[in-house]
Amino acid sequence: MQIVKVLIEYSNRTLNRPFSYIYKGSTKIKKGVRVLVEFNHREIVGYVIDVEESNLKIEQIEEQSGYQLSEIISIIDKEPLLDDELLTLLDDVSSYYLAPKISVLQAMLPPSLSPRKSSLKAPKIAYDIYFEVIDDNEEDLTNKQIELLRFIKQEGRVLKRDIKSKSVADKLLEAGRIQIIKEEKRRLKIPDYKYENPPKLTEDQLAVIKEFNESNDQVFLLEGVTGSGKTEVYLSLSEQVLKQGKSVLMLVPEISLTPMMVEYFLHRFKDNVAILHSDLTPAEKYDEYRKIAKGDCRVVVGVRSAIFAPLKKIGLIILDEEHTESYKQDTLPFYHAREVAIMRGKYNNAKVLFASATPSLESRARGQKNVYHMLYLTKRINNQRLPTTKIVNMLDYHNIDRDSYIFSHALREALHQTLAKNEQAILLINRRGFSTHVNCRNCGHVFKCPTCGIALTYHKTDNMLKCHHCDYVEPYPDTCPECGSNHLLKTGFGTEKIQEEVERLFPSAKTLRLDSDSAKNKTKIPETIEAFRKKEANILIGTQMIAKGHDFPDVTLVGIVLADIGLSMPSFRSNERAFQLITQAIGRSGRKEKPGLAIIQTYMPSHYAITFAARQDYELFYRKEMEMRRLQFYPPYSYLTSVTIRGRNEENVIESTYQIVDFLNEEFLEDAQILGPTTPYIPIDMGFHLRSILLKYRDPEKARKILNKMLELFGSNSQYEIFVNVDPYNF
DNA sequence: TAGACCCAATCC
DNA sequence: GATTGGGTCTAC
Repeated sequence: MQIVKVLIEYSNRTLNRPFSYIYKGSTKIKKGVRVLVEFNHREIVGYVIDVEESNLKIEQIEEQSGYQLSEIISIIDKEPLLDDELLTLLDDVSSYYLAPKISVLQAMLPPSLSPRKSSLKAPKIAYDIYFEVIDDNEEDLTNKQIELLRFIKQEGRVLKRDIKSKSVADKLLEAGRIQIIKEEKRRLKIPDYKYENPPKLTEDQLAVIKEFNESNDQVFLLEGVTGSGKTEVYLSLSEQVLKQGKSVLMLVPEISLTPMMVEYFLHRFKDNVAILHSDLTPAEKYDEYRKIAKGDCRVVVGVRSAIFAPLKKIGLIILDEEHTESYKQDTLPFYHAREVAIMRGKYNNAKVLFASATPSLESRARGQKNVYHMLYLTKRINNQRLPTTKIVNMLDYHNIDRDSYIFSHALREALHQTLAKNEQAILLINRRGFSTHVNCRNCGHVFKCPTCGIALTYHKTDNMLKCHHCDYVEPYPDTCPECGSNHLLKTGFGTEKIQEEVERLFPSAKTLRLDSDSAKNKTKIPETIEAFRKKEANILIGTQMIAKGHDFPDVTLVGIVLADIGLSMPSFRSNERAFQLITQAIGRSGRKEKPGLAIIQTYMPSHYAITFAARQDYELFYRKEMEMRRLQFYPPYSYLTSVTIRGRNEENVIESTYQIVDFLNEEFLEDAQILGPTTPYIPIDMGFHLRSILLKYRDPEKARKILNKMLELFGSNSQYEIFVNVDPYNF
């Protein structure tokens, strides 16, 4: 009899421990497979972490342990899901992020292999069925059979579904002339790209590659301005690594926005590339995953979760646009692909390359201290000029008039000229919807989301009020629900309002709008981008999704309608975010021979995030922002962890949070700043009340010990749940 | 996480 | 007296 220790599929803290089951069958259960078990009157999926042989009777075991054991219902997998490296990684990630192991497993594995009930309904392996000739003797065959036999022989192998006369094929099978071959199918269809000879590398690119190769350092940070040819460096380094018989892991931000990188890799490495991005279907993800695990592909291009791809012998891990926030998962297990990349790099003794035009402060600071090896690409590839930039102070009434309070004279004039020259413009407004706040003029009532407590945004397209955090919507009312007054005031503006304003001021211009509302279905994003590239419109209006990576040769004007939006957010990262966004947006203006112009409208014209972004001066911004972080003891000068308490009863949540704060204060003494309890920006989540605590500290080892102790002490309370987010983004 | 269980409120 | 709803408890 086997006693099996199982992690169950719920990632709740109180259940984050092994449960024991017995198995009387003759099969030997392996560690690392999934099993179906009954748990609290229900069938769920568990993950086996340990198996013991036992000669004791069930009654004896139950007496020893003090609970009744039930039997495993069935074994799901034949082989363990993870290899040794990924098992080590599982431990490292769950201990670094103080996350339940099962949550890490669920993040690591594709839906079809995930230890959760829904995986049983997820897609299975699909096969292609072929016919192949084993005996070409034509004796005793009918003419039709001979015809088919010769056809199959000529083709080598023929897909079963391509054969019309099924009965003829059956006869050939019977006669032992042909056989059936089953082959795993790849459901992701990849265009058949032609191999393109690599372009000649510039001196700068060669120098970077040389420095990378000659160094024995493990982690590198490449700071390369937009258009400096980072991609070619990635491709060239990847090629080297493949030649050494090793494999390459290439991470990119949300791929639907940057399909270019995938194409470059496909052009260069063709069938050797597997793709793991967020809008593959579960079936496609499963196929790509298996292809990688079997060693059929040695290059993986993918988003955040691809950092867990089952690649063997990794020689190089690259994170493009390493500052991008999508590398941080904002649900359990809250991991950051950058940290995981370093863990995998160490295990494989592989080099890790982070790259960005605007590196995260954390990474850049590690570069400063030579924890990462800094590399630079400072020149744009065709010596393209940077656009001219102009900051417009919207507080100065000379710059605006009553025609439009949104567009300054300068921006309107620039738009006029751009349209007159038949060139294109991009208008960035990092906020969707029409108006950001609606309130009652009579009684002051503010329309808020009942589940999140944040202000609702008015959307004119469908005349609805929407919550931008959850999916709550309600029709826009005529009267105030509090006092019945019909004086409702809409303030603040977003992309919809900008589009309306542009159409009012420039009736002849054709506009396109791109934000997550207009791009409800995913094909809409590339479609809109393509339409704009083909000049089906003169002006593209959108949120940050238009600022990144795209290359529009005819865009000569970028207007940032309100640069301050990000700056007023309550986060220590808001300056950094604003700087990155403005820098990227400006980079869209002017290509090749046409000089570009960028106009930045702001109420804070002397804010350094804006002035340095306007000058495209990352290094100066970095120095200034580092100074701010030092003064406020924020990363990279400290480490952060947030602890969020979530429960039904608000009183109880507050009380418990105070207890936890007291505990943390006692444990840390002077070694951490403990902020809180605070009410988060989004105070209620699906009927659960939230309070949070922010820890700022210097010693991550000590913090981990204390936080573990905290979870032991408070983590199994059924009144509330504790969420720990190590290195959080939104504080 | 989600069913079971318990108790109180509510209905006819 | 039966049914419904909310809160709490527990899991091998």
